[in-house]
Amino acid sequence: MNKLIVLTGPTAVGKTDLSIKLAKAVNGEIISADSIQVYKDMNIGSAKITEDEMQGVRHHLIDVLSPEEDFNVVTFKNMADKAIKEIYERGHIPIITGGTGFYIQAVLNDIDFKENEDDGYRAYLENLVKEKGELYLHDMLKEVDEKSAEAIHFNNVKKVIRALEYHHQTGEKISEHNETERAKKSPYNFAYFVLDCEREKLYKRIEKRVDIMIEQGLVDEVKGLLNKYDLSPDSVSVQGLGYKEVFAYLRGEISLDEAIYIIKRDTRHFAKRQLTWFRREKEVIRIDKDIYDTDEKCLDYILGILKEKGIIQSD
RNA sequence: GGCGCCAUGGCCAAGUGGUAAGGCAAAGGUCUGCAACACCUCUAUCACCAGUUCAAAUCUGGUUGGCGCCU
Repeated sequence: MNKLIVLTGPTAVGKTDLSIKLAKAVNGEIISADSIQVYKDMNIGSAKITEDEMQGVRHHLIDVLSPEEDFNVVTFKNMADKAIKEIYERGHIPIITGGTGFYIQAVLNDIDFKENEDDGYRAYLENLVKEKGELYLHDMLKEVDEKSAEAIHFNNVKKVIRALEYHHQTGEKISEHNETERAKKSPYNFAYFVLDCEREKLYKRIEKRVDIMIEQGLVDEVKGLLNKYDLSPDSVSVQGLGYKEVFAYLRGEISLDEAIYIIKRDTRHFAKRQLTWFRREKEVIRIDKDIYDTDEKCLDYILGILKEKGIIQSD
């Protein structure tokens, strides 16, 4: 069966260094599951790995899009699947690293996202909410897909719209689609590692990292983006943590101190959400960095499990 | 030493007699085409003591702490 390693964890736990060591140890190539690191010229704010740090390990899905381009799970999945295929052809093992749990899930369980041509229905719905309100939209959903309506809170307009859109385009209920997709088993022989450490420590690391980003010139990086690209305010790249706040600062809406405060706070929130996600993901192997307190110890532990699972040869 | 003001959850902050708004932080959760997105849930008996009252965070007295002014 096809082998796959996932190495993830909340932002700033220290995935990058370990991923290189792991890749070297198992002859692997890295696929980044990160919605911001895909973009060129977004380096500091996304804490992107540098060429040097890669140490010759092959990386995929980093620096492949212009910040003007759109990126989402489906494009991620297509690109990742392609990369995985190539990696197998080279006789290597794919290692998925990065903090976007949703993306990881998509390739790990080979989720089918159905075709989706844009016929303007989405835009129509987005307009409709503005006129009639969230409840109206939610009632629409109730009529075509009761289950989804129950599961999705009426305030969660984005998800309500997607569910309606899905029904509009396929004639099926997204709740049913989700159910069948969820029941799928992963086509991979995989090991899913989640790095974690004491919350306090993680938050301190996050705050320190944000300070370093500012020192390294995040503001200039963002200015550079504005000069070089024609960015729409709702493109994925502009939503990146650390970017949207600096944009606001450059527009004069907030002070730099406020921007820094918000980046730190929202990054903490983000880390928390990531942990919630990984917690409920089944079959994850949690690695407590307070116990495995060096990369070497982590690596030993990981290699042990990989052997057990037959993902690498035991010697 | 005297005079005046203030004291509500980790922080900010409403409430001035009828049984503690709200925001932020923290915590927990949802998520199957925007996921570094979007969304949900949730935390106090009002510095302390005594009194008035059917009823006090709200009134009175005292204690403690803080702030300002005066000598």
